[in-house]
Amino acid sequence: MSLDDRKLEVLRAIVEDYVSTQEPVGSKALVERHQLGVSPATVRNDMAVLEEEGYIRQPHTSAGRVPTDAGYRLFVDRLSRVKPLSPAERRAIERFLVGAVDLDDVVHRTVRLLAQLTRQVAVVQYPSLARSSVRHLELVPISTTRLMLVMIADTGRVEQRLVELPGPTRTDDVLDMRRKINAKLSGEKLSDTPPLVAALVDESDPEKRTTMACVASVLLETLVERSEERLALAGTANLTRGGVLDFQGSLRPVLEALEEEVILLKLIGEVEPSTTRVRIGDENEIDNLRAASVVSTGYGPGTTIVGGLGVLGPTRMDYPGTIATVRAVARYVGDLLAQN
Amino acid sequence: MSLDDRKLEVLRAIVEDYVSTQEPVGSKALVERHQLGVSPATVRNDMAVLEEEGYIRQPHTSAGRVPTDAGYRLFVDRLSRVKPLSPAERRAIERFLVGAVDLDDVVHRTVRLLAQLTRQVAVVQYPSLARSSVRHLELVPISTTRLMLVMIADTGRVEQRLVELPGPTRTDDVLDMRRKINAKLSGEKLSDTPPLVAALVDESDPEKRTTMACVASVLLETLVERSEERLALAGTANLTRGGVLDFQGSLRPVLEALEEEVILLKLIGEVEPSTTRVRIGDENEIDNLRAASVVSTGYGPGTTIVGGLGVLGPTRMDYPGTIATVRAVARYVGDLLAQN
DNA sequence: ACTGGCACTCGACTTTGAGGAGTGCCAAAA
DNA sequence: TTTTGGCACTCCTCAAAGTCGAGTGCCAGT
Repeated sequence: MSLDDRKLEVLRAIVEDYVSTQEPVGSKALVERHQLGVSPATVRNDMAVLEEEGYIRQPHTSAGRVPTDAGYRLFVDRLSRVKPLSPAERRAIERFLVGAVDLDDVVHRTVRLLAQLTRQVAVVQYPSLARSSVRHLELVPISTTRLMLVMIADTGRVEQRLVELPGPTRTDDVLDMRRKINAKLSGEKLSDTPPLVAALVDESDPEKRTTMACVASVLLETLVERSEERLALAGTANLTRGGVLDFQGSLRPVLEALEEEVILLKLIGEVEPSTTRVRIGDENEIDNLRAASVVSTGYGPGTTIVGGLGVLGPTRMDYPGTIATVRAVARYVGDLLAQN
Repeated sequence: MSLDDRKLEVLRAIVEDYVSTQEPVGSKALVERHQLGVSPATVRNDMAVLEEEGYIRQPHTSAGRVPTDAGYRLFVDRLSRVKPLSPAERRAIERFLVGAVDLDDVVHRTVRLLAQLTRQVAVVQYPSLARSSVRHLELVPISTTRLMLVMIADTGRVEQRLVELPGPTRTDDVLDMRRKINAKLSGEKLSDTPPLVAALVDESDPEKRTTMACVASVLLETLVERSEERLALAGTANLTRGGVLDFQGSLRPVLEALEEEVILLKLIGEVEPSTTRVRIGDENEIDNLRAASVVSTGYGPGTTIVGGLGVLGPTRMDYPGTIATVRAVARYVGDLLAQN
């Protein structure tokens, strides 16, 4: 309803000012800092409407206005202009990510970079196994009754699991298993493997079947079903910027949430292709994060997505800047992965 | 000098009371809560001496006394009685650690356990490669010019590195290299490998030498020299207990320090055998942690030490309890490792 | 539809004062 | 020589009261 252009402009101004000053913004200050071309009184009327509509609120009578979650939402959806990255930022990204040798290395550098650029808490998910393909599987005999199963995925992830064999097994048999397994599974998407693995067991010689079954069960249970997600976190110290004001005075719940991998995965996993998702305050399903906002997106080589990354900060955050940075970093990381 | 038994007793009482109440403790409260058998006036005199000696101080005139770092030090060194773990705690430890399948699993469970029991920030170092022996080395061909070098250590650690070969290499040659490498290095302490690796290169056939040199250099550089340390962290949310009082009101520097792996390694690595190390406040070399204390110890199967673990909290912490817990957990983890 | 004016609200900050916990010191007792 | 009771003093904490000023809402006038 009654939200004409000027009112939206006022809302934008409030958000921008509040984000940068961290203080409730009043009508007088607004007209001074922005060229609105109207008097404070007019702005006050607009503010009254905006408050009525639930986009801003007053911390107390006779204080300036502060955006509500709904206000930020509107701002993000309709009002924020894309903020291009500064050349310095671009350079920082390149400098930071060039020279990564390892998947681990890439992930760690990325998460630190994100934390540093956005000055917020950054989270990066390792490429999800569920979205990876098998590049190679290796069986390493540790003893006569123990194997190390090493899986190398096309995304660069390497996972290993110990397999306890039912009885002593000869090296030749192990090599044979390895050959068969690779013939069957190499290049397959991990999510497609269950029937193939089952077939593998069925096709085994009877006397070797129990052994193969052991390997198969480890493979399925730990790598496919409980598809081990890993992630990296950085920048928790950034939570303390902005003093006691953000996060309604208590970092506690936020820090607690950040310790739960499951929660973090919920936040930055579950990404639709090429979207940047912004969850503002109450939109977060996790109660501990009701005072926080999360900006997340997917990344991967080309247009595919193999994992998610994002940042978490106070609702009072620089959304345009953060969104731009998250996107840019995700793209760079994707390119990096594509090079392999 | 003039620190007779009663003065020490007074100091102990002050530390204990302050740790539990978080409030400066006065002479009157002291004689009431502890059976000191003397009057408040006497205690006051003792306190004056203790203050003179630098073991306690007054936040302001006409407030009670608070222990100084030196006071805690004296307390830890001479006054604290060993506090046996409660049966509940013992049970918690066992319940928590039983059922760990993996080294990763062990480390993660341990760090969470420590954080939970001590209600502090916990850090656990993975078994150090430098203190491990090679159990097996595997070379997995990824393409004709790329290998994945997988090292399995006796401590359970598994590390993998990508090796770029100088030119296409046949599978047979790879297998041959693998055989030779294992023959030479299996069972050797990682720190003893450099000369052996050098010999390996020297003994290679001339035409295979450059290939072997590639593998050797990756092995040496990334696994031995820059001996990759890993660690796990948990319980950062515990920093927020005790309100703004601990850490002189700002978590910032502490959180920053906790993000630096190097710093954490400094804290919990560097352990002499079977000692529990306690660093109190200013004794920490890292400026950001001048308001914190660290209790750390080494762990490993039997009496050997393969890594460190510990907790970090405010100087005002329950030293006897924390020390007991850290030790107990370290022993349990050691036993667990010994079982493999 | 916008503006200037004005009364009003209410938090932030300062001042004042009472209350009280705790100290330091001293002279007397043990 | 050590301990103790007494006492004056310090200074923090808390509450009450008052001032200041930013910011509002409303209204009448353009």
